[in-house]
Amino acid sequence: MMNIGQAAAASGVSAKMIRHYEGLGLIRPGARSAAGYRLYAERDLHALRFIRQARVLGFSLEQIRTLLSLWQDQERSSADVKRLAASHMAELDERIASLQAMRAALAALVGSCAGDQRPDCPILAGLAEPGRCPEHVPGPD
Amino acid sequence: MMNIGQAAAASGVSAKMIRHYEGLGLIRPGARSAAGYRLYAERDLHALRFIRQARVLGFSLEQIRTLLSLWQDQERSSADVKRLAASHMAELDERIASLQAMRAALAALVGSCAGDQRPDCPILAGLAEPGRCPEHVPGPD
DNA sequence: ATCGGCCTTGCCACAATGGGAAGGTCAAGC
DNA sequence: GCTTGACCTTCCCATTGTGGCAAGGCCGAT
Repeated sequence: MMNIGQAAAASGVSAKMIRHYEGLGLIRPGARSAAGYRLYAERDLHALRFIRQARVLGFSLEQIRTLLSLWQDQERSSADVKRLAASHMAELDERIASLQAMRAALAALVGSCAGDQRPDCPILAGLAEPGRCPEHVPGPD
Repeated sequence: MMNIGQAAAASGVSAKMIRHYEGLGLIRPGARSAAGYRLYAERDLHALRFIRQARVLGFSLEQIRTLLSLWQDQERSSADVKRLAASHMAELDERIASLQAMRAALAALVGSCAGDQRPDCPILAGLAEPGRCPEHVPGPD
């Protein structure tokens, strides 16, 4: 049985977050010492590491709530887990695509900016005139 | 001179956000009608569209504050703008890389999960045992 | 007994946006 | 003129996940 600080160090989850997860009901309230200190056993560390790893993979705490219940459910079907993970992966793909679209648009602007001491700046122009693409300089067509 | 609703429709920024940006000092408090309604002119729409476009490119409101002051500063050097944009682009790259790392780890787990009615699930195993990689099944080496 | 380090609870903060309540205003129709 | 509906105002709350701080209690070592 360890205190919250040791559990935090051993699991990689901050003490603050351990209390928060407990408040959210992700981990059981667990035992307390006579003085009211939270006490953790090896079993609790497993759950904390599970949560931490799921956070590393970008699952939301609500998704982790479901993952934890699946984890503890011996009757689960792996299809349920896979569905959740695949849906999260699809969400990651969306976020990646969205960031890449930003990056591409930004790269076009940055690439067309001289970056010298003069005030003329296609980046500002591109922000002010969202329709126009900077390197698509309108020739005499 | 238009009301906030028209300005919102014309700029693509919600009325809620227009008020918020005003509270943050991104846009000038501007004129009010006798009844206290905010009034917007064409000039304000330019600023709102500028902000919206910068948001589309993922700039934070604090970065946008700087962009707006550069935009309005005739003495700016485009180098300042480019530096800000490039730094934002680097941050986007970091976020993309982080999401892609998540996605890759998740894809490995999802790919190794049967997704049937049986409870055995490498995804849950991978979350519980962060060190182990699922398709790296330990053969008799 | 005292001091440093750990623990407790609780509140505030972030960033950006939406939701909603309670109330004032304006224009149109009757 | 009065009602009705659409719009506006301000103010508060919620989100998500994490950190910080403050006031106070506990524990071990000197």
